[in-house]
Amino acid sequence: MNPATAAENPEIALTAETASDPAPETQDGRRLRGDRTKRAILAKAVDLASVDGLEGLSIGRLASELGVSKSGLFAHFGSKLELQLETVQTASELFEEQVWQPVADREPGVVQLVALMESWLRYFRDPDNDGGCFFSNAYHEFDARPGPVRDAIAAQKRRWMAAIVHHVKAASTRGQLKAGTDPEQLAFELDAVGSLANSLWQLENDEKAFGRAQTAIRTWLHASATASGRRALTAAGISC
Amino acid sequence: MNPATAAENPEIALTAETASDPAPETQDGRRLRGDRTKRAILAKAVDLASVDGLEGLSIGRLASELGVSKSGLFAHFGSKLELQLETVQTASELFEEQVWQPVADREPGVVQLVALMESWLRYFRDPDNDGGCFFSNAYHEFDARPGPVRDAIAAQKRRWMAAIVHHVKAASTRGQLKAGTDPEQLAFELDAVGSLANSLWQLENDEKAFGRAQTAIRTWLHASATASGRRALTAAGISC
DNA sequence: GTAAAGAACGAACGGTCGTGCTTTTTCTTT
DNA sequence: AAAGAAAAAGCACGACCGTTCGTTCTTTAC
Repeated sequence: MNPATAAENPEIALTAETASDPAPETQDGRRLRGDRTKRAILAKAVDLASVDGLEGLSIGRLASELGVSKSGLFAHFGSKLELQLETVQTASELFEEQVWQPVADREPGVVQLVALMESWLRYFRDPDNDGGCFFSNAYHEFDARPGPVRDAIAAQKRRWMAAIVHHVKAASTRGQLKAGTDPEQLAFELDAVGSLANSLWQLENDEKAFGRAQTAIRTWLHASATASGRRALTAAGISC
Repeated sequence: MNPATAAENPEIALTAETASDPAPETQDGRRLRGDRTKRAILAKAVDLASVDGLEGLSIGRLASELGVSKSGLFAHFGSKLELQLETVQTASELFEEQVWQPVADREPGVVQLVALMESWLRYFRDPDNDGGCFFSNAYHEFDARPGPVRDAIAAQKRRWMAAIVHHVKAASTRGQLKAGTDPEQLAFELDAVGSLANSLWQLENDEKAFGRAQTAIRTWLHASATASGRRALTAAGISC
């Protein structure tokens, strides 16, 4: 969806949909209408699932919230499993739009890494996402329930972690991080504080959690940065 | 339940039950039997809820897994809400038993802090807790659903965070941590890596996550420790 | 020895779940 | 204008949900 991002990080292309979309060239008004409602359904599904979970998401409630019939909605998916899988897919695309794209044009390396993490934090507190991060909920809901939904969610988590690792390595190859830095370890720690900030924000409306996460992210990166890395950070207005 | 722990950390006594238990001195065999089955019910409820969530926990399934009647089980609680609340309470007690008690006799300060975090990590991978940490699931399931269950769960999280902060401060007053150390910030970071380790373990059976969490915990504490703090750590066999 | 108390049970309630089948409405094609 | 395809609605189903009721059996109390 975003060429710059896709070129920089080919392994983390989150838009399987756009690639596999078979024939959007048809001018059929019926299918257009169907696609539009389906998109609306899935957007609402992400919303509801962020609050009640993917299992708590019920077809009847989803239909009545949208003012459509249960059977009409159901026909779009054929099964609840399929609805769940497409909801995960839709959430991925929204995630990419709201987290990835805003930082796609930042200077690659440590600056883009920090920007990505802070974009993530902003996504958490976006009032549109009232149920918090869709994936944070989904991870924990399905982490002990084997099946296609869990697989899809786990793949998403893997992509996210890989993206952070990729950015850490990009910073390293640019000579912005000290030699001893372990990319996977640093990515683990960055992901950890972000995830916890979301949790505390949802559970206690604790604004301070974002400050703590930001402090941790900036402190660690300044500590791991070389002189050139620190220069890039301060030049981008990212202080410690 | 554990006098040493209670004396050291009066504000984090997790056993409201034992204190509020009104009259266990009755030798009524009927109530004894009732208490025993109720305990068994709640233990199983924690198990099931760790996998399917507190909302996914259904009275019918719980009853059939235990080989008792749905109505007989239901009579112990009177409502599903009450069952959920008592399940949270039971999970708290199990958490204290499995995480707190094993480190209650460790040397207070930085050594006990590290021991607590690593006891927490062991609790995550305990095969008895096949669904992972009950609370990690519950936090995310209820973080967007106001109500008594969410309140009970949030209180538990607050106690846990307060406990970590308490130990950091205990280490500080013993001169084991550098002057600039922010207890709440450090507690935030420690909780973050532990929580993520549990997530990755559940989602991907990723053993390495525990290693990363342990590395982070030990590295940070060594980095924040004074000479005396480092001496205490190495004396306790906690290397970096 | 009889009455009260408590635990456990089976049956049933109204409601919602996911899921099929049939029909109606809407749009495109000829 | 007629025919046909796709979207949406209507209706009904079996299963399970939390919950209530009346009953049985065992244990304590008078």
